[in-house]
Amino acid sequence: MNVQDKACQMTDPGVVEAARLTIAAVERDTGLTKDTLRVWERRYGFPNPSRNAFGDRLYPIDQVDKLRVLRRLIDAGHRPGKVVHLPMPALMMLGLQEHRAPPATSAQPLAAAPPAAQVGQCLALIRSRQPEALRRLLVQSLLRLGLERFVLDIVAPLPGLIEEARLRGEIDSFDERLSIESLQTVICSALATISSPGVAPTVILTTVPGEGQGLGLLLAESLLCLQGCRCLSLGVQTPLWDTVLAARAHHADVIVLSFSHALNATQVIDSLTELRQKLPASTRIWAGGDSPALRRYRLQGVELLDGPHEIAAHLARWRLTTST
Amino acid sequence: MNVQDKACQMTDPGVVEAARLTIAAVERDTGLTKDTLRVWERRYGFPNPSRNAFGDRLYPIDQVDKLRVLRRLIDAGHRPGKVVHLPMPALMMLGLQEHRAPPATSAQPLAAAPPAAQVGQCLALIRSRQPEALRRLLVQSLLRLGLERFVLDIVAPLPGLIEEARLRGEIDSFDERLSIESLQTVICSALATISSPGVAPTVILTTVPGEGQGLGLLLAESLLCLQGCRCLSLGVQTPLWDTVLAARAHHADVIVLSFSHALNATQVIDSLTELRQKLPASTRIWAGGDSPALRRYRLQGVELLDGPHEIAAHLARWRLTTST
DNA sequence: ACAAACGTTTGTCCTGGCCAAAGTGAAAGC
DNA sequence: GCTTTCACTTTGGCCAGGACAAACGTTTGT
Repeated sequence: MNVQDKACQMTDPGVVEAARLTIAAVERDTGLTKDTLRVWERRYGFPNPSRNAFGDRLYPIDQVDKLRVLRRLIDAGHRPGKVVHLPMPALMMLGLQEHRAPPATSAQPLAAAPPAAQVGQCLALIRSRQPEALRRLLVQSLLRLGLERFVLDIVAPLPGLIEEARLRGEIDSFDERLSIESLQTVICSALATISSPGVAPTVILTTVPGEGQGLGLLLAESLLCLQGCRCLSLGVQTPLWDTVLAARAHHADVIVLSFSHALNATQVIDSLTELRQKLPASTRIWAGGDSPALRRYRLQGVELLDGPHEIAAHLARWRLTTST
Repeated sequence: MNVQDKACQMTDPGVVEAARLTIAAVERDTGLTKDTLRVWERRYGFPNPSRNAFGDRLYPIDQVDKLRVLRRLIDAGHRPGKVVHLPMPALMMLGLQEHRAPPATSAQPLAAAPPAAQVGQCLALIRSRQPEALRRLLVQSLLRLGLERFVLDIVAPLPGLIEEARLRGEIDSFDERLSIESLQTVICSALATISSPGVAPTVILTTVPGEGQGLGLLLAESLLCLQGCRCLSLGVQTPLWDTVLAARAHHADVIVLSFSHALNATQVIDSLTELRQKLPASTRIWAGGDSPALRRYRLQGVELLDGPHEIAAHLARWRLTTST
């Protein structure tokens, strides 16, 4: 690999079709390791990168796009051999099916209320690229509904809907980032206003290395704080060992972890297993988030938070069982 | 690799010395790629992992600790061949020297005020593990000093001092995470209270993939917002392409990027070069943060923000040159 | 004193092979 | 008929050892 590979991408600043990525860039962008990319090429003939003068692979941008879609499908349970050769439209269709199916299977007894009107308004503002107006609407909703209802009714459903809009091509992926960031800021500011420090249980919130999505943590933190928990957030991507040490030092009762699609199934299971082994049995682990792996494989000693509305119930149960 | 590797780590929950990590875990924990780890072993004889029944490497925990220290020294400009064989104490000494040297070279004309008393108090609270008290002190300082002085005098110097305390072994690495998280929350809540939306310039704030430290961005965002900029934060680890598209869609005048030690020199330079190529020449790039790479290699078309106190000056210069 | 040429160091990529773990489907047992 | 078991297939992570460009440092020449 050399600098020329990158330089040649932008012979003309307007032409982006010619862009080709090195294997390292594809690994970053798709989350598929170099090893996997090479082995797929060997076995399935896809991806089918060209080579530069030194024999290094150069992936066309449209193949990288397909790889991204493939990864999501595989995380959702599809098998590589079955889907690599399907054309993009077929893949997209499969992806959208997945997205609609789950809500039907896991019934949400009480939280299945019709989406608040504000949710639709938020989506409209995201689509029309008005970040300031979105921020205003969020702050206003927060003040009107109170933190708990705001979090459960407005914030919780939004990420899924935003993602779906992106999958349908209605918004770009940076629009998604911008709006998620707005959600985080608003919750974070609300959190800071909860002045009374909680007491029990002591809850540590974090994500494992590789999991960069922190919105779920903020969501959980706000709900737990409202219920009088002592919340300590370590931020995202905490090395497992740090989580263990923090739990020990602060006598944590519960560790809350959040998992998005960012990690593949193996990583989710591995880190949860490792954490469970390293933590004392008296420390509960609550794992939440959208990751399909959480639902597909249930782990002993790890409790599933199937949506933010379940947090209150889990907490009540904990308080019941430990009030000796 | 198989599950047994992990299971055997915890034959006794109290004994942590026996822990051995797989090559994938070491890559995560140290930031050194698998390829680098293997090539160091081949060339220098260090690290020197044992093998499991299948021939997979298993790294003892103390070697992993040394690898972490080595990585920081190499990022700071040392060469692997020169430092791999030094014993830990010598490495630590080198590390602390680095940390003290830079302030002497880059003179800070006006911001070199004696550290505020609150900074010392904050450090004391971190050392004594009182997250709630720390949070209280920060909020109180913010209210007393106002956002600008709070950010420049309290928040800006703290990460460096906290890190130094960790290097000296006074605090643990999760204490560092906890306190950085507190700083972020407090700034974030202050940011949300700046209601008047900025107008110009339009600034996009983000970090490149691999760079997970977001405190610098919040710091910059608060200072820029105070000066009436229109700030759009994409959060951390934005794919380069998304940054480019966002800049285009929102007609960004400036992109602010923050770089910590997380990335190695190559990654810093590569991503900045690539971004510069993909963005129109009229879009400024301001790069800040502690990464040694930023100072060692200056890039054309990328302006160095050498500390938060320089932000105001850069902004003033931009406004001067573009007021046609 | 400074610049150019040369040798050394370093990390990333390559090929091709091996193997455990997870998934799949058919046969056997209740 | 339905579940359990067992052999087979798929999948991806790891390994070895080689190649080579770019970065770095040193020496030579003007």
